[in-house]
Amino acid sequence: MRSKIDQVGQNKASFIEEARRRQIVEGAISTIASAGLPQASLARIAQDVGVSRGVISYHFAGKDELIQQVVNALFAETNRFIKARVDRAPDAPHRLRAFIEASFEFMAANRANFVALVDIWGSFGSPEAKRRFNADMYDPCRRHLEGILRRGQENGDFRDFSPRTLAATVQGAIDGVMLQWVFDEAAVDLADCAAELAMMFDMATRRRA
Amino acid sequence: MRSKIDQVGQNKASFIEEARRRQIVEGAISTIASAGLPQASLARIAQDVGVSRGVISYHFAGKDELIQQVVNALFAETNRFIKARVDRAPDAPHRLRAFIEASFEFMAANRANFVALVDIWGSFGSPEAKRRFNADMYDPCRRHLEGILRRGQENGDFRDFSPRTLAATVQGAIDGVMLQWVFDEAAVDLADCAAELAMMFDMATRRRA
Amino acid sequence: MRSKIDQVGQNKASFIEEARRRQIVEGAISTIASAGLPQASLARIAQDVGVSRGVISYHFAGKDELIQQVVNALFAETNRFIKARVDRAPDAPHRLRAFIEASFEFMAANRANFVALVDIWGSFGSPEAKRRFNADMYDPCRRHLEGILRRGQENGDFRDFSPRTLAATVQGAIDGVMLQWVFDEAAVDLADCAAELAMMFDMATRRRA
Amino acid sequence: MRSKIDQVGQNKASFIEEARRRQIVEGAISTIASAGLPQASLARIAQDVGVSRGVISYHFAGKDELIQQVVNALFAETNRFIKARVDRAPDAPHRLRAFIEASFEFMAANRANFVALVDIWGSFGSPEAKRRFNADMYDPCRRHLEGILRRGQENGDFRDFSPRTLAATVQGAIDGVMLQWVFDEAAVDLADCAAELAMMFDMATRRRA
DNA sequence: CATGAATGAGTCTTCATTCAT
DNA sequence: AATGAATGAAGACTCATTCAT
Repeated sequence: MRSKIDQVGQNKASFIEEARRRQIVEGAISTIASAGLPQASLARIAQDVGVSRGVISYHFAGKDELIQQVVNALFAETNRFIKARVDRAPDAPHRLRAFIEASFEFMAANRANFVALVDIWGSFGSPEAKRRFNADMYDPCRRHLEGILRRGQENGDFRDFSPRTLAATVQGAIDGVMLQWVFDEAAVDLADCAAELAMMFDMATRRRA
Repeated sequence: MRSKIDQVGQNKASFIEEARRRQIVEGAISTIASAGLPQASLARIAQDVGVSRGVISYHFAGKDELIQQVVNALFAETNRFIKARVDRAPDAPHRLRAFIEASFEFMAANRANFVALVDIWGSFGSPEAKRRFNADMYDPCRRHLEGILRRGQENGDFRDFSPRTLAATVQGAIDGVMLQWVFDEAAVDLADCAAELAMMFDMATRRRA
Repeated sequence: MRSKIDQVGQNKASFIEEARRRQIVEGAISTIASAGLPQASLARIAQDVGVSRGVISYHFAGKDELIQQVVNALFAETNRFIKARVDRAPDAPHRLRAFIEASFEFMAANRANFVALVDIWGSFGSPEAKRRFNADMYDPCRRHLEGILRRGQENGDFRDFSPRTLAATVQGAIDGVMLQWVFDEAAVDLADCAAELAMMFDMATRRRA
Repeated sequence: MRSKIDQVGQNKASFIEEARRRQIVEGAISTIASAGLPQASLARIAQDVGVSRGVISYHFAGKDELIQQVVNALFAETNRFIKARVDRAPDAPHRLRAFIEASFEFMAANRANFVALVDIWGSFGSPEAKRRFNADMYDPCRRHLEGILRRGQENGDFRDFSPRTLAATVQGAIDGVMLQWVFDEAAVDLADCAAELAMMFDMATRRRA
């Protein structure tokens, strides 16, 4: 009985804590997306969330940790969506296509996430910080793609190529189109680009008959 | 007589002025690339260039103008290099290939430029500023590509597709790979990616026999 | 019956209350001694004591009152020890010696108390606050010494001097040596200093034969 | 000619810089003395000096450096005064007396310095910082005294004792009396204490006839 | 009694910019 | 043309204190 009370108490505390953190992280994404990272001061984020200035410092060790959590949230959400789509596909070619299509679909539905992401891309001071971001965030994406491509080669669906290089290329093509779309929503047609890229990478990977 | 002296004086002044501006712009690129935009204060740039704090404010209206000049310099230099290569190619397919290969070649030879560029990418506060950057800097690149593609279609070298969408896709693929390479030089093999993309876009654009 | 219960309740409450206050005061001394007063936030003290942040505010009107209680505890404990030693001495010269020796003995056994005290010494903002601290805490010490010295003069054990000045001098010598020892335990030999001061003040107060 | 101009330029620059630093350091001493270290924010110091908030940050790396410079100034000025007096004395006993008397004389003439010093005494967070302060500031004082005492022993003017311990005792007695006087100017008679201590240490060090 | 989330005032610090020399 | 001292706004962060649970 006692353990139950304690548990409830702890869960409640954790729950409130987690809810606040999520709320602040989402508010930060929204503020960054609408005002730009340089203008997204803790004061402004707090104001947008509707809490006092000190709350953020209370829940996060500092601005660095908040941004880190934003990045984590951004990638986690995207990856979860893509993975679900990819896992539903029957074979490697379809999985590759699902990866590309899901990426663009998620973009279209979550513009603020990517606007914020582009701002954060350029905010890492040192080369070392850039490297760490790449290792923590981009490597898993590339490895996911690499796995799809490699298994496709093993099954004989794909021709011979460097899975590593093609993974970087697929991810790069998606990100690069996204970048232009972030700068101006009207500059590129997301659906057309998705279709074009899906077709191109399909052609480029399939074994010649 | 007097006007001549004045002219000489002005020309000399203009020359010195221009030289100083170029020197500062190049120093800014170098500082941004090595320390990151957030750490690249005017004081630090001035220190790296080896001039006093006030010189930058003397030659530029403000930090915004300096960054704008940096962006201009970055794109101008890149575009000049690519254009020279493209113009030497005999037909549309070769011009497209030249565009891609020249892009990667220039990257490899001017890493600091692109590290700085990625930092600046994320520094535009408002959506409006992002849009303007896109219109001023990216649109010309896409239009250049679009022209190559459209003429290729007119000549019958290329199949039917949306030149606009494919231009965005080509540029996107180049930028996206560049981004990963900026984060970590060792993360991607630039030459392999260049070859892969050149081949893919060649296949994707050519008219089916 | 009821009153009895209430009384018991109150006594128990008072007892718990007092225990908590003592616990917090002692925790504060320890935290101040190890981290320094500037770093000894209520949050940190609470953490070191092992209670929640709000408990201190619950039991003390504010940080000022807590520090005041710390000062009280510091002086009370020290004075109790010294007084017990002094009262055991047979005559004025022995009482003076006992005062000095007990002071150093208590120091050696309660280092944290004095490290904390030195930090608090310097934390009184206004001249008025300094004066009040002196009146409340140092005056009693000097008066204790003054009484010893004056009675020694009345008994003919001591030569003629200003008891007030000598009291300040004795207390000063003790505190000044303590200060150096607080800064660096290895900087001074407490026992040697105690012996030296005891001897010196003995010589300086005794009536010339 | 050119070198002269340059030299003048540099000297002037250095001179202005040094003057400002001195001005700020003296302002800081005055503010600390009147308001207490905890209330002596950079904003308040700047206001008292009559300059803008940013000037202090411009001339000092941070508050820590400012306080360090205050400490340096405090000790340098005091030591210079004492040393001049001591050096004029003919032999060791007179030098010891000069040390004590000069200390008290300087105190009386520079109250703010010592009020500030007592506040700073307690502001060193970690034991390590306290140790460093002791090593940098107090050790030279004690070594000065130690030298006087040791040479007095070698000349046969002083009896046998530990110069190190007696140095700590002399310095301690001076500081401890000073402390009480800092808390309340009326609490101790500086001149009387000086005379008493000078006499006592004279008696305590002299060789018995 | 106790908790800890929330507050907002206050502090240090950085920085673009101005201006007298 | 260049300097660098000075400014003041804006930022992140700390902390004593309050209060609903």
